[in-house]
Amino acid sequence: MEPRKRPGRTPAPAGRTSRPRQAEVARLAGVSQATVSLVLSPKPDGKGPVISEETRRRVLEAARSLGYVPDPAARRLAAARNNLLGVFSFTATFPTDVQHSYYPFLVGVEREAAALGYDLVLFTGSSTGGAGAAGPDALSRVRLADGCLFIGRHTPRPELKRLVEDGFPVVHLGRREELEGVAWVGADYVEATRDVVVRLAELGHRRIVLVREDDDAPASTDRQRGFLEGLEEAGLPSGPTTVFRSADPQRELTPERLRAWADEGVTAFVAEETDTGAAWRGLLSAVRAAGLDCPEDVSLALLGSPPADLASEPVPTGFDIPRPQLGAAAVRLLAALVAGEEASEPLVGCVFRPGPTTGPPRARP
Amino acid sequence: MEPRKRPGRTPAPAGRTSRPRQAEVARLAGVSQATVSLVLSPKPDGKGPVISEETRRRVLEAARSLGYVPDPAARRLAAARNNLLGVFSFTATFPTDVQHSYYPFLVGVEREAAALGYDLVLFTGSSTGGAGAAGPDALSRVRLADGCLFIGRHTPRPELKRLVEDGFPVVHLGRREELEGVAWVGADYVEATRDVVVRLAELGHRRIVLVREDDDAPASTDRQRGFLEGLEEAGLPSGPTTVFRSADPQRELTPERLRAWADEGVTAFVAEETDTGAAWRGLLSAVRAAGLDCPEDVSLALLGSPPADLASEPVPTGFDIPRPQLGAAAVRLLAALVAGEEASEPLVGCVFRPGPTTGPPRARP
DNA sequence: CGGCGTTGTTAATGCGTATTAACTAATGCG
DNA sequence: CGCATTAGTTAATACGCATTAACAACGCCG
Repeated sequence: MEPRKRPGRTPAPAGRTSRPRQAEVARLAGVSQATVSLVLSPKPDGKGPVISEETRRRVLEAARSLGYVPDPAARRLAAARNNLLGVFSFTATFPTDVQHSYYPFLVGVEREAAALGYDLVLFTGSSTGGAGAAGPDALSRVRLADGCLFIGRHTPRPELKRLVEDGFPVVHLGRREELEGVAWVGADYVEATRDVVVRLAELGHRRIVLVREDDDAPASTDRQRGFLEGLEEAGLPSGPTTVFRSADPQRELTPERLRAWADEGVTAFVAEETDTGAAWRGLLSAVRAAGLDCPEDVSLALLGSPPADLASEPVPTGFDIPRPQLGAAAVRLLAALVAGEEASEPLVGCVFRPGPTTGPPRARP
Repeated sequence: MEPRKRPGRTPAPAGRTSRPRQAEVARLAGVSQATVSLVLSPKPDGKGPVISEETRRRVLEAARSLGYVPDPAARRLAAARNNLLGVFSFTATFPTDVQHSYYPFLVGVEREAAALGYDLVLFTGSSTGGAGAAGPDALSRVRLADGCLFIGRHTPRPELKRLVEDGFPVVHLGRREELEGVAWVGADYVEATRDVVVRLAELGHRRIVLVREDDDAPASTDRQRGFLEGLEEAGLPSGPTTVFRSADPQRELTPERLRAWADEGVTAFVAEETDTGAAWRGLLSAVRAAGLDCPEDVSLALLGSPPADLASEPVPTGFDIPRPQLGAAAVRLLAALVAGEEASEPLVGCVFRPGPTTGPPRARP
């Protein structure tokens, strides 16, 4: 009787030479597929079956000559790891506008990932159109990797939460404490800002004003907290007027306002760094318009790095956000999670940056 | 007789509630796993089996209530594709120095990859240690993707050849005709340069000199060819002195040389763009040192974009290399190769950039 | 009423790798 | 020399989904 044809998927046409599989390596080496797997992915603790040196050599040689590379999907499906770390950003990772890009983070991310033996998969997140578009599937693609790094301000909470709940290793770059259970790394703005304030106090400044935008992002509130802690540490008073909060500093921060502060004895200003740099720009132009000299009349500090278009100006006193280090720290944390270890310290310190925009206050009569 | 225990992988402990599978959706909906698959991933052309509206509704409802999300690894394994495109560069993909990086290319690469539904795997040739380490295996790792994009000047020929011979889809960013069979996309320097020359001729220039470096990279020879073609098209003579080739233009391009040219009736110069911008720098400084005014005495054009540190200068006449578009074109070509289609037009046009450094020649007595 | 399409659903695969019980060959021991 | 032990390898799974031949339940027509 003719063997009945069984249903199922027809084998691939194999018209083109496809990538070699373990089966082909096995054939070439004269062993079984299982042996190939055992040779190519040895258990780290040497627990599994032992393969003779001779066989191992033959298999490795065969794999090399065929250019064998394991299929990441198959590896993952088989409940192992594939040495891939995902990077997902909700805006384009490589935007046309370099200013607002995550490029500096990626520098560190890539370096650290390579050092730890991972390759990076860039999940093309919210770029225009195509499969990368939004929808519940967009985030689920990251499960192809062993774990995923998320960068960006606007994180879709439910999907991320879902990933975390399923035990998928996730690290967010930037403080994200409101999302229960999401690991994150961030810059220690509190400490860095406090440091700046204390140094200003040490120069002799008694009255310092923080200029910030009207935004409750963690990065902003952290700076304010650090500012207030710094004042306290220096024994300076922190009245309601020490923080100037404005949705549009470039308009509302008038020269008159500035002169009034100066008359009240304010001798130093610190501005937060934001995407737009509005706080810093507003402060700079107001100082100029008021005819004040820096650092003779007032000292200015920037809590971050200046916008790129102000690169020709002298670099102000403040601190640098170690973005590459942040990226590297995030990768280390992610790798630890992937390995099933515990999370480590999430805060990365910023480094104080001396600059010509600060000095001792003018002696007042 | 006791059924003999068969070997094989023990099922996962399933200690934590794992994500629902199609099987669970099927159970809840009272259908088979196959039906779930058919409902959840319908063939776009409606070719496959038809599912009744009633069943479809039940399945969708069950999937929704369970929060079912397909496992990308399994999906990709079954589809025999993983929708990953590799990006390989022989210098670090993310160099700290943004200026000389491949960033502008990546802008286009990322956008186009997203539009086509691919994710990117980033490989770096120069990363220390780890997966990206050098050696013959380094290139082999790229096979993990469906195809790979190569960026960089120094491509290891044998390994690349090997990949191509194995039918692995490969695209090189930048002309690379000497490597048999390697697909590539590049900028059409010939056409763009000819255009610049013709426009200079239309302004009235009769004698034009090309300043280039002593390098036989395709990018250089293409510009020279376009230059000569432009002269011919404009009916201008092309003697041996129309091309000034120098290994160190900043030293060898003296003011005296420049004045000599001017005396001979040369009224316009074009310089090639290189990494260092040496040709352009040399030309600029020589013109200044010679006391010549631009564009009054001489017209200057740059065959590319000026170095970043000259950004404050007026942007010279010339053309822009559409790097993002180049990246996008490379991805499109690669995607076509992956899909088994034929290669398309590899040249991407450059756009003429008007500028203040050219004008009609001074009327000569 | 028997054969024949239609329509809807399922059983039975395959994808490539990891895992492990079981088997074989070689060695040691009494 | 017989049996237990060990080293080395393999067969037979599982992983979750997509695919497709086969099957079932219908009318419909002659």
